[in-house]
Amino acid sequence: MAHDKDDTITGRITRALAERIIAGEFAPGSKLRQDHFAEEFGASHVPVREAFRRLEAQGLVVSEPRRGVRVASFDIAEVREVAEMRAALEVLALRHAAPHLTGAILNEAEAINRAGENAPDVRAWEEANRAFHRLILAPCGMPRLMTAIDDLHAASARFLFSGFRMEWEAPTDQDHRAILKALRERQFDVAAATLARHVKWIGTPPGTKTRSRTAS
Amino acid sequence: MAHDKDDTITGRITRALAERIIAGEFAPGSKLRQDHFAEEFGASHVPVREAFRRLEAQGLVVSEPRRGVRVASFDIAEVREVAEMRAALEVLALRHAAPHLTGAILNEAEAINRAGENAPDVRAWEEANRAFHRLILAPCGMPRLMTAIDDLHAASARFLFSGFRMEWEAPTDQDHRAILKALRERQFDVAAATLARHVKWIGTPPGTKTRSRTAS
DNA sequence: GGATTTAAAATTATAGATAAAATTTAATAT
DNA sequence: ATATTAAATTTTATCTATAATTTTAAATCC
Repeated sequence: MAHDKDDTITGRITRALAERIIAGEFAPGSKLRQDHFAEEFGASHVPVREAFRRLEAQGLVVSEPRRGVRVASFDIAEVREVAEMRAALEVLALRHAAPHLTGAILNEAEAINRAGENAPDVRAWEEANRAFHRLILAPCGMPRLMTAIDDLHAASARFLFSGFRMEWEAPTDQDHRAILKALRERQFDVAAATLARHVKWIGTPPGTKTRSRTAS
Repeated sequence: MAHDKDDTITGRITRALAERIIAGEFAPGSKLRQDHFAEEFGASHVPVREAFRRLEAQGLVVSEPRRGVRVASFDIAEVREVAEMRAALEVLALRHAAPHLTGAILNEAEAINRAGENAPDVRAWEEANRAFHRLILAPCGMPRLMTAIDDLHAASARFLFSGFRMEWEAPTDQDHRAILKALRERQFDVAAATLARHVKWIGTPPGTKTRSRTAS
């Protein structure tokens, strides 16, 4: 029953590095040296290399053959790309999850949403946000889709923590409320449309931040 | 210049194994032993392990810690999942690519489509099919989206070669024609809807194969 | 003084070897 | 004969060491 926590050294290094990259500890484009992390984690370079390959697949680092790996750089175009991919895939997931959403799940989602509104910092808010999305999408029963969405969430979080979008408010939680309301009323099309708009909002420039809430 | 072909041993092993898994050489669920392939490719097991990690990210193998990797098993549910993800992402790509599609590109797509119709076997047809999709989607200028679509194409091809769907006909190339026609007339919504239906068709049971062409 | 070539240092990629874990096989007891 | 336990073998995961490549630095030449 306990899901494999991937207790291997490669797994631990992968998780630790992913978290630090998302948190913005390394500048985009900076080199990641395998020997350095091998020493830091008290391991050899082999598991570090395997961790690099996993991070590469997640899009967190880019690897040039024989030149090592660098932290993936992301410009505004890539942020919007990730947002659009998320919108497309989360809508798909919601369409399949909606029929299986029970009242209990929606209540739990509402509680998570409240926690997000009271979050003291961006970090806590992002965690609540991710939990909210995951909770209402997971019942779709499509594992490959869920991992793809998870990877895109990580990329989004990286942007969120980068300070690119500085004035962090919690207004998107209003979108969450609207989504929950639509789901309770079995208005799946409305819920999907709101979710799409909500997800794409993260890639919009700060100045137009209200547009996405007024436009249909 | 131009040596981003990943000339590393890890890259070669990854491509070779991916091709063989897609071709159905290994039974789904069968174990892949690293020492075996290390010997076969005349390499050590380290690059084999790195290749495994890449294949894992592509969804071609699954890895249980300390138990090795197995060829990913796919049931009909997973095939449909991949088809729906492809539909969602390819529609997104087409929407961004459409404005940049020139007449020359569409002519080339038509030539590829003809080649697909004259393909002697499933293998050649799939290659033409993949080239067709890639050609009209690549101008979207979203690299992350394109690699995601490529991975899903690989999973689809695996199903196609598995003999699950045996009676292979080339009727989907009619869909290709319809897509090209709509693109030439700048009817992007029609093109997107046709593409979505076309991609999802691969996951439908054989008996209902005509449904997707008659339904709107 | 600036640019080009050469040498040195750092880093990646691979190989061979070792330890730990799991699966298989064998043996014993019921 | 079947089930349970224990030994043996196979396989994975990791480490240390070596070879090859790239980057950095210096030195020489124009």
